[in-house]
Amino acid sequence: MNIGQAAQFSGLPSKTIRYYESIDLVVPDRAGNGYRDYSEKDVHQLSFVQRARSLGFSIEECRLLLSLYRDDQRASADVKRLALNKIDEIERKILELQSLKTTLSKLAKHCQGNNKPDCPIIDDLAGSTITSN
Amino acid sequence: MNIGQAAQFSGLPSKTIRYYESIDLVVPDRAGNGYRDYSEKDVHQLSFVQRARSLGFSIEECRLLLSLYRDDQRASADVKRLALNKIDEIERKILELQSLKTTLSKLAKHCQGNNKPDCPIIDDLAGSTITSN
DNA sequence: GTATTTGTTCCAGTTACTAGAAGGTCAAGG
DNA sequence: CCTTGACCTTCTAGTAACTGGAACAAATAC
Repeated sequence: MNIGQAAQFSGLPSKTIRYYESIDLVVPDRAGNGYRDYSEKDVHQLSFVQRARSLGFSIEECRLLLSLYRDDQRASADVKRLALNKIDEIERKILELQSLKTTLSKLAKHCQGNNKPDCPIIDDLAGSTITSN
Repeated sequence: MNIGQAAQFSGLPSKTIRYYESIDLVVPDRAGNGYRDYSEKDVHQLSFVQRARSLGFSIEECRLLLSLYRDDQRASADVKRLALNKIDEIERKILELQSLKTTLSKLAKHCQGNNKPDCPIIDDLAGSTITSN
């Protein structure tokens, strides 16, 4: 099938699918007219990547996952390790964001938000310290 | 002072400071020998940006915050609005990450992680559905 | 007087696409 | 047969926010 169909089935924009080919992630055959010709297998792999990306895996991780996907003999431990690492990574990001949020909320709470120039947020950014919470 | 000193005081790498100049964020004077010459005010602004970046503000937001910082007549409401928007943004990211984590944890829990090829994580990525939690 | 550090510029690479231009192909309608 | 429009092709460049490295100049240390 053509790239447009592959795009519909996989849920990825054609542009992205072409990009994935350019980095050798999923490479289709070519039809006689030069058009990309996606097999069902190709489309499955595109969907696979789409899902993995939406779960936060990087392209390089997707490449690895794809090779495991293609390998009937893979050990599930290999895949599980990737998943667990990703979970750790996500947890770290969450903690970081929560700490950002706490700090910003504290600053915003102290800011009157009126039309006067006095602003604790700017003061904090400028290096002053906030005394109470 | 030279860029190295400015880097120490602001906590930013020299490379980054040069980059900030290249995008007209903080532009120092030049000394006779062509070296960048940072004033205290410049260094304060660099520190300001460093802190704002670490709080998750984008460069363009930093540019705006800097202009508010430089403007003695700004209204604190302007700054507060930025901060509140950023808090919302952070909250959305946290929710998204938590949902990713939940999904991945669920998948990992179902994966034995042994040397057998049977792997629910791959199955899910490939489009199969998981039935229980 | 040389060696080392610190500074300069400029170019390229990173991540994962996305936009747009210029042009080829194909199916349908008149 | 021709045109129209949808779809396809390639290529270049832009995004965000730096980071690394090369090649060379200036300042400092011994």
